[in-house]
Amino acid sequence: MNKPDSVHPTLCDQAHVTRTTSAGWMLQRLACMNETRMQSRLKAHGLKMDHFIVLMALTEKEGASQTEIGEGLRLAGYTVSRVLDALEKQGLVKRKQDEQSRRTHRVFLTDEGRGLMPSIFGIVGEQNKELLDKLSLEDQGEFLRLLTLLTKVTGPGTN
Amino acid sequence: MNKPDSVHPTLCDQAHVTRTTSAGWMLQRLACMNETRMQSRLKAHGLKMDHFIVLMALTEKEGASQTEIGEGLRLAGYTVSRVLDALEKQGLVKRKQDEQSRRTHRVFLTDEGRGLMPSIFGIVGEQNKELLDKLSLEDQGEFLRLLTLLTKVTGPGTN
DNA sequence: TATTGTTATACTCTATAACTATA
DNA sequence: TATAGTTATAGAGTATAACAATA
Repeated sequence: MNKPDSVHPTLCDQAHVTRTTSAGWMLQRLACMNETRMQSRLKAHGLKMDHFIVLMALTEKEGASQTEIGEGLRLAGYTVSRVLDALEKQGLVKRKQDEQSRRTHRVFLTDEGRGLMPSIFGIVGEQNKELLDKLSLEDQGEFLRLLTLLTKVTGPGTN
Repeated sequence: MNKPDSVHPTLCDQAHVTRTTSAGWMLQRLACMNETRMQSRLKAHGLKMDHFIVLMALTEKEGASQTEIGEGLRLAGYTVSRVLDALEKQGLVKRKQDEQSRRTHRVFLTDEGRGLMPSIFGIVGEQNKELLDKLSLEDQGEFLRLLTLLTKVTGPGTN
């Protein structure tokens, strides 16, 4: 009422352009769909996202302490505790006392956990294939290259 | 113990390769960092992510019904209800009865809500700038192009 | 009977911090 | 006193479905 009509369309256009050309917006959309899809894949193995990433971390670095796991994955200590409780109950990992210090636990995959990993890798492969499906092979490589650049230099801790 | 040592390194290597070359893994990492950053930007305006995307949707399509908002943003009906409660309490939007049907509400920005949008656009701009900062200008365009391809064809509903 | 929107409820996640046992 | 890990608890977010009012 107290503004000329011409003001409104501009705001609307700005919103449209912002949504349709914003890297962040598209990134979140894509990641959200990707996560939902991955969750349903993991569900078939009785795993949640947190379980999956902890298993991956342990496969890469067996005998990691809980603190190390948390730091690498940016998970809170209490989250690591609970995820390991669940994984231990499923017989996929086991905690052992560190030989040096009796307050740190070193975590290992069980044989069963190790036996599970190949199918987990399979899932990741399917997931990535599906994610990149819409792109030409060349563009797929390009997307990977850019993602690598964008995620590499990130934190102060090189990692 | 009951497996030869040579088996283990292979699994470990596979995990490492999987993590460092997986588009999905990097995508989730990047999106998570991006979301955290955006949340803290929005916090300065007393907004949460849901509030922000609903405001964007309304700016683009004032007078949308709650169902339409929910469909466009993939938010559950009860979420839309509650977000609108909050935004209405902040004086940023208002619900009006539809003229045709007395059970659908049409939602509009208030003048105050409209006044807020320019700074919201500003935030989005900063956010995207920061997100793409590590890439050359050319690569930034390339990343946008690929994201557009990846998010466009998605669902059965064209949208 | 189906739709729009609201509300109650339960469940999961996350965050804070208190706590135990070490060092 | 600081660290590793656990646990209790509160708060936020999400999901289910019951509900009121329309159509």
